[in-house]
Amino acid sequence: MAAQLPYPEIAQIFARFRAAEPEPKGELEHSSAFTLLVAVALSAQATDKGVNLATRKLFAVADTPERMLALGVEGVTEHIRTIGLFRNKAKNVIALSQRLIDAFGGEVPASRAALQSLPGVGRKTANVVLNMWFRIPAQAVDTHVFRVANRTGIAPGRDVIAVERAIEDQVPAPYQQHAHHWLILHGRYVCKARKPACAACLIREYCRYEEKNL
DNA sequence: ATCCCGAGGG
DNA sequence: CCCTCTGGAT
Repeated sequence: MAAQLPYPEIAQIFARFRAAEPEPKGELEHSSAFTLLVAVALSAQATDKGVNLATRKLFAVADTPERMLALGVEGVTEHIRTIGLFRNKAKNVIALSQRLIDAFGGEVPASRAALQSLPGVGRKTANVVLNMWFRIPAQAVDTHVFRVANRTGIAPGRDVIAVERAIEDQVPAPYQQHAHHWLILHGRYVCKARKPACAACLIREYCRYEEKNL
């Protein structure tokens, strides 16, 4: 592999993120590895606000694989109908619960391969669970991270795998654990898809996006 | 019309 | 690689 070009100000960028938010958290509500896994699996093409509304009702009656199975696909569907892609997701939540019981003793596994063997769990969801629950500095690249990494030039890449590797290669070790949430929160509230709030951006002086797009 | 903490199938 | 699933927000 050729040496990566270092982003010159990357340490300063993350120092600013950390100063503004020392312990960045995700915004998906959960109380266990299982409820986190389900919440993340439900979050595809949905706002986390909408996911939280649905999971509050769902987890009130089913916060374990066993209780989820007792609800059945129909029961899960009733609770998550307001989330996008709800039919597939309801099926996945039940199948995932069944497989957790059959193959993993009802526990959420701590490896990416095992997580990705669960129905409805892809690389991004697996990385989020590894990062948030197991404290492994895995880099989940969702729509926000992908956009921010490319726009700012922090970790450019044509696809999510390339961006994931770029973050691992470019972001200094002390910032790896929280890089995911810093980037995602920055993308959600400042470096937005439609109208990026460049005037309010903490790292504006390190970013060339605004001048290139005006 | 476009986007939201994507994944699976063809 | 492409397509489909899907409701709600902007």
